[in-house]
Amino acid sequence: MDYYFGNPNPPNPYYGHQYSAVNIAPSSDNFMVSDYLMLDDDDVVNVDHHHHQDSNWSQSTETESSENKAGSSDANIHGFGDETSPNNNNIKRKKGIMKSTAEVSPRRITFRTRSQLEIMDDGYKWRKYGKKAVKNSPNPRNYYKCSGEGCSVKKRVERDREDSSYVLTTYDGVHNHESPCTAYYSPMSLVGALQ
DNA sequence: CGGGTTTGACCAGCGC
DNA sequence: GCGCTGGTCAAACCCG
Repeated sequence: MDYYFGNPNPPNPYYGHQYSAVNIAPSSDNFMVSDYLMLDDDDVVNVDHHHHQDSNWSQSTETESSENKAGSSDANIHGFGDETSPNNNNIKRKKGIMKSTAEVSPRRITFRTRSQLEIMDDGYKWRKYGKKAVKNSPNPRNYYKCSGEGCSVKKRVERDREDSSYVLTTYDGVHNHESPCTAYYSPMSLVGALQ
């Protein structure tokens, strides 16, 4: 991992701008930049509006999402009926399950990434809180929460049941803070560094 | 000692 | 109602 400048994994599009380094990162045998984007909400539009600087990301998003329609039916995420939003004040907290009474528009995006590594640094700090065996899949699913203060973004990481060389990473929610990497890789910080 | 990980238990939803 | 499954909790554990 240390031969990468920045992150080798597909970026969280909500913060895609700091990941421009990804697109110039050398490819390697153990990683191939995002192959699929799978989603079950209309998040692509929101994503693009969220950040204007991730043109590189937007391009790949379009091709991948169209490809996704043909290939993701089985690999698609399921069991994500419950939804949460970090900004939703009407969340009912039940034991183990977050419920919302309001119509929310959570940001949920799944990447299908070819990688030998399951743990991929996307610039955020994640704390693992669970691991479950998934039915019809030999590979367990890992659950992570963002360690950011007050940030309830979650992600799920599991290997593609059909092709274990792919990793499915599902981001769930929107970060309420910047990536710790932003300070190093954002254009503004570069400007500052050059002065 | 603080923060992250592991892992068994618990809970809700769903189908039968 | 019951069993299965997915998602989360939290105590115990690990590690720097």
